[in-house]
Parts: sequence; C-alpha cells; structure tokens
Amino acid sequence: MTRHPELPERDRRILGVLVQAYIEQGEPVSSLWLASRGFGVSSATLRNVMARLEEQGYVRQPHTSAGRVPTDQGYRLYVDQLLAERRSSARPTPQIEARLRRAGTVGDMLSHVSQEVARASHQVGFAIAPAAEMTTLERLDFVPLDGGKLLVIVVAAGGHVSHKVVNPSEEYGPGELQQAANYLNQEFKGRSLLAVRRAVLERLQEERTLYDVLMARALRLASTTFEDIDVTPTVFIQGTSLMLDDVGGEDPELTLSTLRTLLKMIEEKTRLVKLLDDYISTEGITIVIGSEHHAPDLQHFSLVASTYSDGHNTGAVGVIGPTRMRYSRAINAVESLSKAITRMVKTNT
Amino acid sequence: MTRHPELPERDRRILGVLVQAYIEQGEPVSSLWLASRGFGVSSATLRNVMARLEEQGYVRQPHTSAGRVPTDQGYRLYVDQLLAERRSSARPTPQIEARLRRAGTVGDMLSHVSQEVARASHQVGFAIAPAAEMTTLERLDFVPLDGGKLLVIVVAAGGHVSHKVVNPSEEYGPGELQQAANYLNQEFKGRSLLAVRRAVLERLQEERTLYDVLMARALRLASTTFEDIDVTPTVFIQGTSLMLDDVGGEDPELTLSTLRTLLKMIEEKTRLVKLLDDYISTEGITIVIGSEHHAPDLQHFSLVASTYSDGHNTGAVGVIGPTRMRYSRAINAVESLSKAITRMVKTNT
DNA sequence: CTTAGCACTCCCACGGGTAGAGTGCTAATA
DNA sequence: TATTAGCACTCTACCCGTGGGAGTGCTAAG
Repeated sequence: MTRHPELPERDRRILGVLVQAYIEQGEPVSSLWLASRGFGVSSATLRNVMARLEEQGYVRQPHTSAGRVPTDQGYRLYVDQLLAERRSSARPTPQIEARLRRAGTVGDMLSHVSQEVARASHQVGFAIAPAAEMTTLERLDFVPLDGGKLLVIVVAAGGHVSHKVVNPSEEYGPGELQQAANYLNQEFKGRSLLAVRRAVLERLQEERTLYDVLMARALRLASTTFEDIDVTPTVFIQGTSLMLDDVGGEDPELTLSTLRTLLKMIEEKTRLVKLLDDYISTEGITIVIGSEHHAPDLQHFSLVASTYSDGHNTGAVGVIGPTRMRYSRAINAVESLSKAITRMVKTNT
Repeated sequence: MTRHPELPERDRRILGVLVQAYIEQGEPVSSLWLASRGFGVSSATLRNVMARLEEQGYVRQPHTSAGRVPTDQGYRLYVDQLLAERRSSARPTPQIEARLRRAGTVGDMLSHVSQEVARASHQVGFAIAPAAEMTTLERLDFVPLDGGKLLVIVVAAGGHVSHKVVNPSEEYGPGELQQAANYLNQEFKGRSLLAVRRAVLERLQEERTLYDVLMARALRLASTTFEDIDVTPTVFIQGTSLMLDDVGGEDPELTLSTLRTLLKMIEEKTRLVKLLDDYISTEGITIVIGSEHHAPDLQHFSLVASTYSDGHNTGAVGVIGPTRMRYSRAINAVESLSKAITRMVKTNT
C-alpha cells in the first residue's frame, strides 16, 4: 500500500499538512504559513524541505515566487497515508440507511445512493447496478400488445426488473404465451441470464426439440428475448451542479472545457462504466488521481469508488471531482454508502 | 397570436433582423451594421427607429455608446413572428425516426428523443413520459421475493412497465398470489390507474367484501400496491454539456451561478415537471422567454416545448437554453421530434 | 420623414509603476 | 551536518491614467 518508502518521516508529515492545507484553502502554500503550524522549525528549513519535495515530484510552484501546490504524485502519497491511517474508522450509517430502506426498487435505492454520496462528499456521485446479465432469472412473463408485439418482463433475483418490447416473427395466442412462460420459467429459473441465453440457443439446435412444436415456439420466443439482454448496467448520477461550485474558484486548472468533457462523459454513462470496469477489479476503495487516468480528458479529475456485492454480482458506488478534492470526506462517503448498500441488498435478497 | 399590433411594419422587420443578428453574433447590433443590411435607409434613420424601439421596451443598450440588444419582450415579438410565418413548414423526420424505432421500450425511445432534440437544437433537451396514473391498466403481476416481500409489476397500456417492492402485512402463498392477480386483472383491466385505486378502496369498504376472504385479501394487497402509484412521470434529459458552450461566451448575463441553478433543476427533475405542468396546458408549441418565467432563477433561460399525445395521455418534449438561443432551430427540433413521438406511440399502441 | 455631420460618451486595451508575497542563496550558528 | 537569519531577487496582481475607437444623440438641412 505505502509506496514512497524513501521519503523521510518528517518530510512526509510536512507534505501531508501542505496537501491538506491546499485542499482546504485552494491557494499555494508558503513556507511561512507552514512554519506557523508548529513543526518546531523555521520557514527557511521548510523551504529546504519543499525544494527537496519539488525535486522528487511531490509538489510544484505555479510560478517562481509562489508557494507550493501538490502534484498528482503528492496527492497520491497523501491519500495512501490517509487510507493507511483510517483502518476501521469505517463509520456506520445512521439515518441515511433508513432513507434508503424506503426505496421501493433497487433502482430507486441506487438513485438515492448516488444522491447521498454526492451530498456527503460534495462531489458528483454515482451508483452502478450490477450487470444484468450476471443475475439469475427469477421469472419471465409475456404480455401481448397490439400489432402482434410482445412485452417481455424479466424479473431477476433481488427484485431487478427489466422489460422490452419484441416483435416476434410468429403469432402467439394468449394461452400459448402463458404456457410458454410457464415452460421457460420452470426450465430456466435460477440460472444466470447469460446461462439462460446459451441454454436456449443450444436447445434450439437439438433434434428432439423438433418434435415438440410448442416447445420449439417457446424457445424461439425466448431466443429473441435474450438475444440482446442488456449488457450495459444502469447508472445513476447526481450532484453535477456541485461541479460548478469549484470552477469559478481558485483552481486555475479547472477550466470550463475540462468540465465540459466531464459532463459529456456523465451523459454517455457507458463511458463511466467502462472506466470503472478497468479500474475496479479489486475489492475495497479504489482511488485514481488526475494523470493516473488513462484517458487524457480526465487528467484534472479524481475518482473515488468502491465496489459492493450482493453475493453473486458486484456493482459500484463512487464520486468524481477535481484532483483538489476533500479526499477524506469523499472516502468516508463512498465507504459508508457502499457498506450501506451491501447491507441493503443482503437483507433484501 | 400576434400581440404588438401597434408596431409599424418596418420597425418590426428591423427588430427582427436585429434580434436575428444578435442571436447569431452575440454582440450588440449597431445602427451602422443594420444599415449595411439593405433596408434602403441610412444609419441615422435606423438610430431613430432603434431609439423608438428602446422606448417601447423591445431593445436596450448595455451602455451609452453601444449597439442594441434585444430585451425579453423583443425576443417575444421575434418568436411570435417566427411562429406566425412558419405554419406548415413542419419538417418531417427522415432517418431520426428510424433510430427511434429501434428502441425497445418507451423509456428507451424517450431517452433517444431527448438526445436527438438536444443535438438538433444544440441545447439541453428533455422528454417527459405521460403520467403513469392516467394510463390504463393492462396487467398486474405479483412475484414473491425473500423475506415475505412482494415484487409488483404493473403493465399499463402502450407497454409502460413500472414495478415496486411492497411489504404486505399479511402472508400470501404463491397460489394465492396468482389467484389474486387473476382476480384483479379481470376486474380492473382497462381502467386508468387512478380509477383502479379509487375502485379498490371503495370496494374494500363495501360490506359484501367481508364474505369473500380471498377477495378481501386480494384487495388489500392491491391497495398497498396502488397507494402511491408513482405520480411523478419519468423525465429524460440530455445535452447538459452543451450548456457550457455558451457560458464562457459573449453573453455576460449567463453567469456560472445561473447555470448552476439550471443544472440543479435538471437534477431534481420534479421541478421541471411542475414547471411544464404550469405552462403546457395548450396544444402545440409553447415558448417561455426569460422573465416570462415565474421562477426568478429561470430569468435568463428560455423554454421551447411541445406536448405529444398517444390518444389518452400527454407527455412533453422540449429544450431549455439561454434567452439568446437559436429559436428557429429549437422550434424546428422540438416540433419535428414531437411529431415523431406522436407517430411512434400511435403505431406502437 | 430622412439624412449628413458632429460632438459627446463610454468601453477597453495598453502600459508603466508599485506593493507585496515568497522564494533561493549565502553565511553564520549549534 | 542540519538549522536559521538575512537579504536580494523575481514574479504577480493591482491600480491608474490615457488614448483610440465605436456608437450614439442631436441638430439642421434636404
């Protein structure tokens, strides 16, 4: 966890204070200011330390006669330190959980989660539902619509519901639809949607299927249903208006155009999902800072996220904000919400 | 439609050109510039006209020695003129409609619609689904979950699906759930959700209900289901990143903080819905410009919206942007998309 | 009613000059 | 060897005055 073993203890502490101060005040931190923070050394000494830190890439100067500002590497050390110290300070979640419990559906709950994590962290917050393809089938239903179309309702474990309209090539009577649903439910309940899809296709190939016309028709219906079962998980995002609070402010890095790219990414949520798929393989909190991102348009933003699991599938909660973000607050928010979700889905399932 | 009858024809034409120019260029329009636009009069005359227009409140000067800028009242006359001229220039929608047709569910389609209207108008676009309470019940389903909870799936006419988890006070066996669903479907299919809710409550009061225990239990279940059937329609919004394009620009009215309030409203979509409920009683295109809004935080924004209908219920499509918006483009976008939806839901139902 | 001419007003971009903050360096000190 | 006081240096941000220029309103003539 703790990289940077070469850095002397005192330098590290000073860097910590510096980063913290910059995060809070948004202005380059001067040696004089640091001296007033009770290190027991003079500003001159701190200047020496800062020069060293700069050489090593932890801080930089906006211009010659200005204080120091953390680099992404500096932030990195800071959050590593933060994470190392925290250990078990994992706050529970008092009344927020009650609010979540009131949500009717998983979707509702996650929508609230994204809102809460945004509020708590003062950043853009998001919550991602587990990928539908991995959840297990609970029940399948067909509802006939006008014009030969069918509404298919798929209920997955845990109360996830998805639906779509299909336009089958054959005609089905109402009774037959009922039968088909019964047959498919009986046959495939409890399997993952992905597995169902595979099984349906396999069985359609088998010879003996040919003898049972009804079954064959049911299977064909199922295959149209599952052919593109949504691979993109649902994403909830809240707090975008909070972004603008930072922009006018002190941070000159945070221009309108960078913000725009972030907003854009938020709109096409699929990108966010891909992003997280890349990073979040590990359990627990994941933090990606500024230039640590692969994508160049995220250079000025940091991500704090955590996975959650309902036993079978994993989703994610997190926040996105400027690199100069209150990491401790963000980490707390993300962790507590992620724990809250885990508890919710466990009791819910 | 055309208010402002007192304004002479020529003045009106000049105002039109002025507004158009300001919308496109974003800079105060000078008498000299107008003179170059072939009115056959000199700049001095135009100065006289502009002075008159200013007296009447159609334009104003940012400062003494600057050109004129339209006021909200000026924009109003401009769009009224625009709408009056348009008449039947209603463009159809060529390949966009094809894209919409690919959408699986109504929700998907509206999501695309909001995207398309945003793209076409270069503004924030939105699409609102008809209020669920007014659609008619097609089918009701209960799916038992763990822990005594129930997943209720409500299918409304046109393929709208909503679902929620309820925690009934009584226990229900799987067979009974099936029975209850059958009973309720048979009894209430085809009525509006609001009517169903009323009918359920009424019937619960009736004496004879007491004799049929199963029926009573079914009705109690239904009443928990419908007690808070979602009154807030679904809203889809896209194009928020486009907002930021304008902000850095020429328009000094458009500050970050006003933008923030707009973003906030977009996030709590309910406000948008209320707003539209207020304005959109009428059929056809509705336009609200700047200070015509009741809410003070919308003073700098304009709304261009249109309702659509599937025969029973009405939803809305529209865009929101700065008062200095390309109204003609916005109107075209909104109208064509609204027509497209209408056609879609008609063929879909 | 239109128009040429003209004086007037106000914005804005430019430049210089200065105060102040903060640094790096050097030399002295523990 | 690490710390510190002192000092010169650098850069920014701000203030202020100033001139050019754009655009107007007004007046008087057509």
